[in-house]
Formats: sequence, C-alpha cells, structure tokens
Amino acid sequence: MSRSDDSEGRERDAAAGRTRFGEVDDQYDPHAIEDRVFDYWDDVDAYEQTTAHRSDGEPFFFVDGPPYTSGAAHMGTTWNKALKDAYIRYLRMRGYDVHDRPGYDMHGLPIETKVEEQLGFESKKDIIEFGEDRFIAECKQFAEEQLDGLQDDFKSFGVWMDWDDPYETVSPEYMEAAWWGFKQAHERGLVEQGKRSITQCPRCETAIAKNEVEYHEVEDPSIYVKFPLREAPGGAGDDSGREGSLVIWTTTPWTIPANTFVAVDEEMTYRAVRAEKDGTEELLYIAEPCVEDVLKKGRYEDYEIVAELSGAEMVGWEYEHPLREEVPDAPAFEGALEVYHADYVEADRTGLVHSAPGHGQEDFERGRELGLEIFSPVAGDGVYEDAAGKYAGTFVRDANDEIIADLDAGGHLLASETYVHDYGQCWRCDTDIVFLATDQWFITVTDIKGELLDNIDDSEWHPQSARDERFRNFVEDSPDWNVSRQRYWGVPIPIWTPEDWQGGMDEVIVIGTREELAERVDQEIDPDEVDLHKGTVDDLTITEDGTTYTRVPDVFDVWLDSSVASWGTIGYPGETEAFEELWPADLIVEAHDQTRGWFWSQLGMGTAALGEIPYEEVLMHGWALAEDGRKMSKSIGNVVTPHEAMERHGADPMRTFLLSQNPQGDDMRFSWDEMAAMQRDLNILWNVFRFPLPYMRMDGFDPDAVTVADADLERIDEWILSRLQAVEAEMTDHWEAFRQDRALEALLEFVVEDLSRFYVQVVRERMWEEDDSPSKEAAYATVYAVLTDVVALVAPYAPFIAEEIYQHLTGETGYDTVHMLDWPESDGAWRDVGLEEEIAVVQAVEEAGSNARQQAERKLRWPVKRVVVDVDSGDLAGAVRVQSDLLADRLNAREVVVVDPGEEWDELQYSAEADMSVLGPAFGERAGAVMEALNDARVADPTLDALEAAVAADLDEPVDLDDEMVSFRRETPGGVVGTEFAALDGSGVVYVDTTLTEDIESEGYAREVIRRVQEMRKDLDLDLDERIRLELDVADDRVAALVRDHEHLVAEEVRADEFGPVEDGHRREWDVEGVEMTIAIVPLAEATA
RNA sequence: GGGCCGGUAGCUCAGUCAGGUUGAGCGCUCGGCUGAUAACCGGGCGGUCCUCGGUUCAAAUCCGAGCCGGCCCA
Repeated sequence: MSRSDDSEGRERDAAAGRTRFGEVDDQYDPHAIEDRVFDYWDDVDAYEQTTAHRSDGEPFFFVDGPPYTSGAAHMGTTWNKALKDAYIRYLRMRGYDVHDRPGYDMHGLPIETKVEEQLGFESKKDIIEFGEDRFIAECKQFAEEQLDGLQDDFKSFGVWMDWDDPYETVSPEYMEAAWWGFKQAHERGLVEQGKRSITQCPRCETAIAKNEVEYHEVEDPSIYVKFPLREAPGGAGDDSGREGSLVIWTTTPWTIPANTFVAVDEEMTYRAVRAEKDGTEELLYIAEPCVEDVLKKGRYEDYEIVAELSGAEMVGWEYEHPLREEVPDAPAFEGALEVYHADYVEADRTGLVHSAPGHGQEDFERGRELGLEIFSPVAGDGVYEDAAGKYAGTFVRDANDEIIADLDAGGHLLASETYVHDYGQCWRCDTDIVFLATDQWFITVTDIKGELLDNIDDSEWHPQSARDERFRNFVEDSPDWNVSRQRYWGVPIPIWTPEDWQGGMDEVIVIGTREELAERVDQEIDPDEVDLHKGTVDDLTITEDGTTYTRVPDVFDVWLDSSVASWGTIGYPGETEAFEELWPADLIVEAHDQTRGWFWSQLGMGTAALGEIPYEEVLMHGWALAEDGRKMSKSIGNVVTPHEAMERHGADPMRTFLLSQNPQGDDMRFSWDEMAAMQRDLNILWNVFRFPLPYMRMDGFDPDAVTVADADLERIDEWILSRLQAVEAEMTDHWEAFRQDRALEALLEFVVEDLSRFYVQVVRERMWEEDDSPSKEAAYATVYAVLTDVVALVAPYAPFIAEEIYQHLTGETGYDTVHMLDWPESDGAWRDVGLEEEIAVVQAVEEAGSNARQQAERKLRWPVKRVVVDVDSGDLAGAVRVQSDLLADRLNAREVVVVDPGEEWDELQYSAEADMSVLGPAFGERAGAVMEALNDARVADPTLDALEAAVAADLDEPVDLDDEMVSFRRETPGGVVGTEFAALDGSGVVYVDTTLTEDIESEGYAREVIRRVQEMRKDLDLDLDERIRLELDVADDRVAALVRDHEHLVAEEVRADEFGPVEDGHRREWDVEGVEMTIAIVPLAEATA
C-alpha cells in the first residue's frame, strides 16, 4: 500500500482512483472531489465503459427534449437534465442499454431576433440587404455557439449523455426527418393552405405561435361607435329598413375599416332607446344591462325606452359601414354589414360586437361559418394596403387617431376614452401583435382529433392526472396547426407549387427525403452533401410533365422541428435499423409547459405521420421557482443560476437538492437552506465512509477475504444489513413509481439515522480494539458491505462522491467506475423484521434514557448505577432483555433492569395531589387535615384503597375518597428520574438512577481525563497508534485518588505506556467540574529519541 | 375570463386519494458528545392547516364561494 504524505502524491493516487483505503480529505469538499473525479473519468473513459458495459442489455429508448439554443442553462433546465441523468443512470444500473443522445433545438425566430439585435437590424429589409444566405450563416453560428455553452453547462454537473454526437435540428439528416414527417401527413391529406386569423408580429413580419405571445398591460383607445342602420331604400312605404344606430365598442379602431358584421346574442334582451343630447334626439340599440352605462359615456341628458326586443329579432338587420367614404373598398359583398348571432357576445360594454373576420380570431371563425368573404387590408408588416383607401401606407396603430377623428366627423363616435388592459406582444421583440387573416400552411389535426385522443391513452404519464385532465383538455380544444413562418432560419417547407396554382393539394409536390429531392429537381445536387436551408433549396425547381414547380418561400414553425425528434434522433428515414428496433420512445421527461409544446407537437406529428403517439411514458415535472415562490425573473431580480449554486455548494449537493424534489407536476421552490442541508447529509455519508478507513488500513483489512457471508456477525451488524435490505426494496419501489425524491429520502434517512447516528456509534469501540478479533473483522465486513451498496444507491443522485468513495473502497478490485454497478437488489435472506423491531425498542429506550439523564443533569461520560425499564408489554420486555448489554452501553449504565408487565418496580411510590374544590365541600372543616395527609402520603400502588389506608393511618380515622378528589403522581426514589416512551405496540418508563458511588465518580473523572488527553493528542496530530508518556497533576487530592483508581483505563484509552513527569511535552491546564488539572503528554518515540 | 396545479411551524415539505389529538428536516434555543471532531447527538420553543360558508358526532382532509402563487389557454 502506498502511503504518501505530500499532497501532490495524494492527489495523484486519488486521481488514479485505485488506492484501496487510501487517505482521504478530512473535510467533505465537493469541488475537490469533482475535480478529481472528472479527471479520473477522463483517464478511464468511464462513460464509454459504462455504455459499453450495457450494450448487450435490453434497449431503452430515451428521447431528450431538445433545449432551445439561446442563452445559458437556468435552474429549470438544470433540474430537467439532472432528472434525465438520474433516471438514465438508474436504468443503466437496472441493466438497460439506454439511448442517451442529447438534442438541441436550433432553428427559429428567437435566434433570428438575437442575431438581428447583434447586427443592429430593425426589419426584414435589413436582412434582405445583408443577404439571406449570410443571415442564415450568422444564425447557424450563433446557435452552435449557444450549443457549446449548453453542453458545457450540462457536463459541469455530471450529466452523462452522448455529448460527442448530439442531434441538431439544423443538420441535413434531422431536417430530412422533418420533411419526411410532413410528407407523411400530406399523403394522409392533412396538409392544406388556407387563410387563418393568425397572431402576427408586424416587426418580425411573420406569424408567431400563440404561446410566443406575451401579455402585458397597455393603454389603448376605447371607443363607442354608432353604426347607422340602413334606411329603407324604398322610402316611407318600404319597411325593409329602419332608423337609428347599433352601438359597438372596440379597443382597436384600426380594425373598423374591415368591419364585416355586427354580432348579437339571440337570447339577450336589447333596448331601443331614444336619447337626447344638446337638443337632438337619437335612436340607439344597446343591450339592456348596458343602456345606463353607454348613455353616460355619451353624456346624454335624457332618454326613453322605445322598444325592447331579443337579439334574435335583430338578426338580419342591415347597416351602413361607418367609414365608407374613407374606405370605399370596405366590405359590401353579399351578406356583409348585417347583424348575426355569435356565441362570443356578452352583456358587456354594449352587447353588440363589431366583427372583422380579417382580424379577430373568433370573428374569423364565425365569418367562415357564415360563408362571408374575409377582408383584411393589412400587410404582414402591419401597414394598410391600398384596399384600406385613405389609410393605405399607414401603420395600423398609427392610424387609430385619424380613424377616431373620421368617425367623429361622420357623426359616428358616441364616446372616446382610453382603456388599460393586457394585450399580446411578440415575446422576442415586445411589439404589439396584430391579428391578420393571411395565407398559411396547416396540418389539419382537427381532422384526426379522435385519433389523437385515442392515442393519448397509449401513453402513461406521471402524474397520470396531467394526461387525463390538462393534456386531454388541451388536445380537445386544439385548432389546426399553422406550421408556416415567413422567415429565414428554419426548415424550409418542402412544398413545390406549379405556376398558376389554384390551391389544390393534388397539384403540389411535397418532397420527403434528400434522395427524392436530388432525383426530382432540375438542378444537379448531391443528396449526401446538400444543405437543406433556404439558401440552397429556394433556387431548386422541379419540372414534370412540362410544368415547372417552385418552392413556397416559407419555413416551418420551429415547433415542428422538435416534433419529429423521436425519429430524427435516430436518423430516420436516412437510417432505418434503429427506428425499427427502438421506436417509439420509452420515456420522455419534460416540464408541464410542454403539454402545449413538445408533448403536444409530438402527439400531433406522430399521429399525422405514423398514426401513433411517439412516446410511451412521460415524466412531467414542474418549474423551478425562486425562493419567494415566484418565477425566477431578471426583472424581479430573484434569479439563482446553476453556476452560482455549484460555486456555493458543488455539483453533487445541487443535484441532490434538485432530485430531492417531487418530479411529478409540482413546481419546485428553490432553497439555499435545503441545498445546504443536502450538503450536510452528504457530509455525513463522507464521514461514515472515512471513519473506518484508518483502522482498516492499519489492520490490513481485506474485504475479499472477510465478507459478511462468513464473518462472525453480531446482532447489530445483522440489524444494519437487514435495514439496508429494507431501504433497497423501498427505494426500488419509489424509483419504479418515478418518485426518486422519496427513494432519496429513504436513503438519506438510512445513512443519517441508522448508519451514522446508530450503527457507527455502536461499532466505534469494536474498531478501536488494537488486537485482531472476529468482532472487529465482522464490523469491518459489515461497514464495507453497507457502504458498497450505499454508493450504488447514491450514484444516480451524486455521481461524484459516489465515485470517490467507491474507488477508495474497491481499489483495483472493482469496476473502473461506480456507474457500472448493478442496482442493489434487496436480499431477503438478510432481512430480519424481528431484529429491526428489537433495535427500534432499543432506540426508543435510549432516547427516553437520554432525556432522563438530561433532566438529572448527569452527562453521558459519567456512568449511572442502573437503568430500570418498566414496560407494559411482553414484547417490549423481551426486546429490552435481549438487548440489555447494548442498552447498558448506549446509556453508559452499570446495569439494566426490566420490570415486566403486571409487575411494579418496588422502589416506586405514588403521591396524591388533592383537589380542594372537591375536598372542601366533602370534608368541611376536616378538609385541611385530609389535604395535608394526602400530600404526605406515599403509596406503592396508585389506587384509592391504598391511599385511603395511608391517610387513615396518618389521621387515625377512616376517610372516604373518590376519583374526583385526587390525582396520582409518580414518586421516584432520590437520584432517579423517569421518562416515558412508546415502541412497538406498547409503552413504558425508563428510570435512570444517577446515585453517585465512589466507583462511579472514579470512572467519571477518569473519563474526563481521557477526553482531555485525547484532545491533546489531537493538538499534536499524533497517529492513532502513537504511544505517549503522560503527566497528570490534579489539584484536589480526593479526585486525584479517584482518577488513580482507573489509571489502567486511562492508560489503555489514551495509549499511555508511561506515567510520570514530562519535559518539553505538550502541556495544558484544565478545569474539570471545578477541579484544576494540569496534563502534559509527549510521544514516546520523541521522548526516547 | 377559462383549464390544471399548489397554499400546513420563521424556511422547505409530508399528511389530503380512504374524515378521528397535524408530522419531519432546516432555523432558533438549551444541553450533551469529543480519535467521524471546522464533524456529530439530544431536549425545548414554534401552527387562525390561505379565507369564508356548508356536509358530518367529528374536516388540514369532503363540498361550495373567494383570495394568493405557478403553468397553459383566451
């Protein structure tokens, strides 16, 4: 065994990681361990060995949800990856060959926006000037830089995935997977182009997904507008028209040019009111509950109700467009400018709703139902087109004031004010969104909704309720999927349309693979080399049967990219073997925001392309909230970065904290305190591990020669092994139920409570024995067996400390990495429930005994004469008897006495406390005397009879007592304190007799001396087996004599071979319980040298 | 505005499905231990179980309404 005291040498040994029972740091230092273990993993190719070790195992197809490559990993991403890493490690230990390719989502508008910022761009025009190809190249470079940063972040806390070969959504193979999936959907007839009301960012000039819309407070106009009802064209005799106006309310004046109809609720009651202002009268139609408010807004002085009618009666009424002069092209087509029923009408504001299918989403849906044309005179940049007449060329929001003024001038404005409400903005550039009806490409998932809902049932979720409530609700309500974006950095949509295309999907060409692309395009391309981004494919044309097809200019919504990950990550359709073996995914692990994200997009795409849900099991975790319970946010200033957490506590404590959180749906609240607590628990593990090392090293313990199977185990050894089996079984159950947090709780409780606080405390003395003994070997073998299992159990949580401990325990004899171990199987042969119960009794009795000691103010160092355990159950009595030696040891008692159920400890007496409010009325003038007699009485049994006898004897006359008059109190003999306890199904009292005897004092003082000598040995940093010479001067002669009586004990415990004056040694003055002592020690080797 | 989740000790969370005297860790405090020692152990203090109403002999738990936080949708 190499022992080297220079730190350099120690580091080298540890880095090699192969020195069994080698020296370790006194302190648990997570950072030092990480540094060593990272180097060590590199040296032995730990990751590669571990994956190779399982290559023959049953395949397990895990699919990594690709994080988006903008910005660094935050606490949520870190939690996510820690969970993935822990489950992958666990699955590997269970023997699976786990697919662990990480992935990155690298396309999309967010990256374009960041790059635009970097380049100082303000609109699409800047991109076109810069050059689309150059811009795409910039985006690619940006995404790759971010990817490198994320990889480093994930590696830094020990995540083991296939970092050398991540799947990237920008690679040709992956983009091909998207094309292929889209083509499958097309072949099922699920792709179409159509107008849809979409949320458009006018700055980015593209549709953005609904979940990319963020809502913030804005102040908008709030106007009430009168739409004049159409008067009868035929004059007075014609009753097809009517007088008066419909009153509508809107916060978007810019949508009024596109007004197409007014919506009412058929069921609602409306009123025609004749309102008067400045001497003129107007006839207004308003919903009944809104009349007062509207007239107040319009500052009308008086009004009368002319008629009351239902919404149904108003349907079909016609009105004039209020901006006809300004916008001559405003809707006038068949069916326009009429009143219709709509579900979205509420008795709010006016109860009549201005509806512009070219802008509003609900308006659009209703307009389509009604078969109305969709009029949307606004371009993608939010600027009015020519159809908007007077307003053409103006940005819509800038036109609000002018429109309001025009409405006022035309006599249509009833009231105008402002309104503060939440309105949607683009999440990347904060520009207010506009609703537009534009041409987009869709996957019509609404056509296969039944199939989607059926397929949900093929997946198992944790928690299952998320699937059945949240996810199902979302899928039921989901509209068709708009997959097109009018941008640059994305997977180009692989649709080629013929010249003069009329919209029929039979006439378009959809390309599914690079091979097919190369075959069909007019240009010469190499399918193995071709880049599929816009720069390349925009120039490709297809000519078939004399018709030339050109590609549509759009790219895919970036959500489509990740939706194909389950086959993209295994190279399908380019490679088919892995797909056939693995697909669909066995497990995915993401946060609950992905119900509308990746969980959904994969279901949609998987069902559209392959008719199946692409994942079988989902672990859905929550978000990482800040310590204040709110989300971490730069603006609130409550962000904690993983980097910061690791700097403070290290990777293992951070991981362990994250993994101690319930992974099923609940948000996690970050907590520095909890993370520190995890570090403390790992520290206890560290101490448990390093405590026996010096002894094992000194004795040359060989764990391969002495195992628990053949060692001469003591009961306590069998107990800890039994507890270990119980913990292993419990942990496995929790892991299988996706509750690694509960498994961790069980493990830490075992390590802290059973192993550290109990077992190690009990076996310490066995390890201190200098001579070889079967008992010591059994203790070594037991600790060794427990620790080697514990490091396996802790490995998925804290891979670094697990590795460090494992390498020190096994040296050259084990695997090159702890992560190659199998998950420990609970071995029933070691299980002994009766023994576990027995020790539980010992722990309960010890706790009560310690409490009694504390009350008696007798510290543990001083022995007590005896401990009496009075119990009410035979099981308890039996357990205490069997374990009385252990108990005596734990409580430092000379003797343990059991009082069986049904028996009384004969030294115990009872006194009675008199209740004068009862005694008074009963005994009248005798009450005082009775009370005194009662208070003085001591009886052996707590019964009224005994008490009556005692009182009668005292008073010399009989008394008649009842339960109401007295309450019994236990009276222990002098020097005895009792504490109650409960264990198994019984209870009892532990009495500690602290009566001092000369012998006890002698040992007590001797132990005081021993403790102080040990501290002085520590001061000198002496080796464990260093012999010393000891000088002892005690100021009190009596105490000096007492200590001398136990000189042998002192000599043995402190390894003092000689007593007598010490010169030039280490000398200290002590105050022991008020007695002054001077102690001096010197190592004998030094003294004789 | 709607769906889902959460609100229990100063802090982090169990307990809620299946109603029966609310538990643990951390913190605080008092004490103990002393070759695991810059560690460790024990005792104690500490709760309108978010609020209000209902069901019930009995509600943290079941029901209804509301408030606060989170995610998603509008």
